[in-house]
Amino acid sequence: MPTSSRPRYDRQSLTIVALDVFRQRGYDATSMEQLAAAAGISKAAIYHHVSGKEELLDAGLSMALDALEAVLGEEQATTGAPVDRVRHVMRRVVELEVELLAAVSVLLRARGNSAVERRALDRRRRFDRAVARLIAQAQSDGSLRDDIDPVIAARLAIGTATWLVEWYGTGGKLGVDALADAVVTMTFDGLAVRKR
Amino acid sequence: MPTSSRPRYDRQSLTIVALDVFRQRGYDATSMEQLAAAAGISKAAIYHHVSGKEELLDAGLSMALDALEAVLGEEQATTGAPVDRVRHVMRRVVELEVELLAAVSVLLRARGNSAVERRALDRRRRFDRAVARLIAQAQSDGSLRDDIDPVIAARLAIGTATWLVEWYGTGGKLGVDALADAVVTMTFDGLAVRKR
DNA sequence: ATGGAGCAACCGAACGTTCGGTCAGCTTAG
DNA sequence: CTAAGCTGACCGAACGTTCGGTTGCTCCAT
Repeated sequence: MPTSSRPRYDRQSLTIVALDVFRQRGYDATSMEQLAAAAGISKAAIYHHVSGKEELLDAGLSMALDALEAVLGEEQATTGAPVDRVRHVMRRVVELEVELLAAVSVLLRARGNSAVERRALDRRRRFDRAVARLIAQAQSDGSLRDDIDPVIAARLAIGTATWLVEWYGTGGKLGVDALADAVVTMTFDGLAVRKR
Repeated sequence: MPTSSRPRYDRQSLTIVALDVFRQRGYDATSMEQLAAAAGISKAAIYHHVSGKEELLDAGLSMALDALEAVLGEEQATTGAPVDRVRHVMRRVVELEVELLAAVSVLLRARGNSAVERRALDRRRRFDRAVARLIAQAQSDGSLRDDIDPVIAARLAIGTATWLVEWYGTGGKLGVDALADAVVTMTFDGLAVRKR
């Protein structure tokens, strides 16, 4: 069966392929040859769409960060009781992480070796701090415990959610709703059974 | 001031330097030249102690995994009520992660690109499964909630603890005991304040 | 309908640089 | 003195990128 046409990409579709390969191999361990093989085009063709490897990383990291930051602007994250806002943000983070698994996975492994990575790390820290402020508000109104520093609580909570990109999909059939439930339940109510 | 002597390394001390650089830059993004610069010796001198870059990675990953696995064999992890054993393991994991920060950080970023990394990932999965078995026991005797699958609970709990290597030490003066307390408290009791 | 022009996307070959590693010889600690 | 530890110069392979050229598709004039 002859191949009568060549695969066609644009910047966005190439970024999606790149993210999958970066997720599997790590950004630094992925060569442009490997990326080209995954896309089914030559290495040189990639440079028609992007100026270089880093532009693919930048595009992918932006996808993840744009989505996470947008959560903070949602109505349920900006109005209502602080504790409900924290819950909403946590659920949405889990949902987004499942939806943008590769992009978030690459994001959580950003190191700071380049300006692109450092910008992403800055945005991540700003996101963490915004969550910490929400948690601090919920602590102030007495709905969340205040014996854990809000910055630490935010980091632990976000870490719990974020780490799932490392194992989600590796077995079992847990849906995103059930997963978000588990994360929120453990984060807010803990694993221990209530003593009565 | 003349340098009248050259730094001297052995395999272990070189591994420690390597882990620090691997942690900062990522293993794949760390060149042997950068490693040599960090150690203050020439690149060629490294090969007197190790056969290659991967041997340094293997040594570092083994440090982390040996320590984690040893926790599972401790008396407080093998005897007593299952829920107490889970608590003990969580505390010890946090303590070890602080103590072996660079090694654990490199471990959690292992991808599977080489036999060394795949072995480490296998050992990580076995560790996770052992914790899941402990959690399942505590669920069976009613001390931990059983509406979250034990494998998922284990992954979430370990994820909470493990993620700390990404931010521990980046500000604040939280001691390891207080940190372990925060992790255990959130994992078992959650962030929400009890309703009465 | 057809063929030519134009274009975005693609190609193989080549580039300069960097990579992990090697080697003969030098240095230093015991 | 001796051997462990180290060095600068070097290696072939691979890296990300560039270059001049090709391809397949769409559009438009005839």
